[in-house]
Amino acid sequence: MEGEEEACNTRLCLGIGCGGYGGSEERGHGEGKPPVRLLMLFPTHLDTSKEEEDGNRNDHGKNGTWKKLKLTKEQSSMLEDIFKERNNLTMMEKQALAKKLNLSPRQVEVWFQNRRARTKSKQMEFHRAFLKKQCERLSNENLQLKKEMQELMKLIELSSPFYSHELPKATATVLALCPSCKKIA
DNA sequence: ATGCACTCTCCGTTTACGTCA
DNA sequence: TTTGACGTAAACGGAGAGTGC
Repeated sequence: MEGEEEACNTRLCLGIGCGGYGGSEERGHGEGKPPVRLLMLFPTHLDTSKEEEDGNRNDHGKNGTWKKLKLTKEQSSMLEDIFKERNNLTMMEKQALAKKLNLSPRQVEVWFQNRRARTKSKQMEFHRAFLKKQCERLSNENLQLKKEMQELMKLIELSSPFYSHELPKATATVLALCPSCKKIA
């Protein structure tokens, strides 16, 4: 890892020479007590020796910027397959999956986080489109009903010349009131 | 009961990278 | 061939809920 002596501001970074916070086992419950739960918040670029071997781990490059990891097709498809079944994993499952995929548990965790966000945003998009369609449909229906009502009013006026002009007008006003906002549509 | 330390998830943002005009 | 805009996805950092001591 280049720039080992440079301070690393990555949250909870355990990397060699990094000036990060250190994991919970370091800062944890003191007196050698184990943490309440096993450490989950691994930094994404934890395993620095291995990443040089396989070139598949994230790393901080020169001047402190991190290099973006591109997951392989195999990694992505396996993550996708598992996500299809369950969109949330337990700590142990994450660790096992991370080991299997040669990633850090933190990377698996982040991937699931982002994947859930993508799913949610697609759902919202779908929902918006659905509501938009509904709105258009209701607007058209409303327009159509207004037309029908006007035609009916004409028919009433034509068919019964003795019919009061005041009543139908009042009825029309009531019918044109929006049921939710109580305003005349 | 209360406060503190910690874990975990979510969310918005940042950043690296690929694509395309 | 270069370059700038843009989209995508990995990663970050903070907030808040939950838990144990």
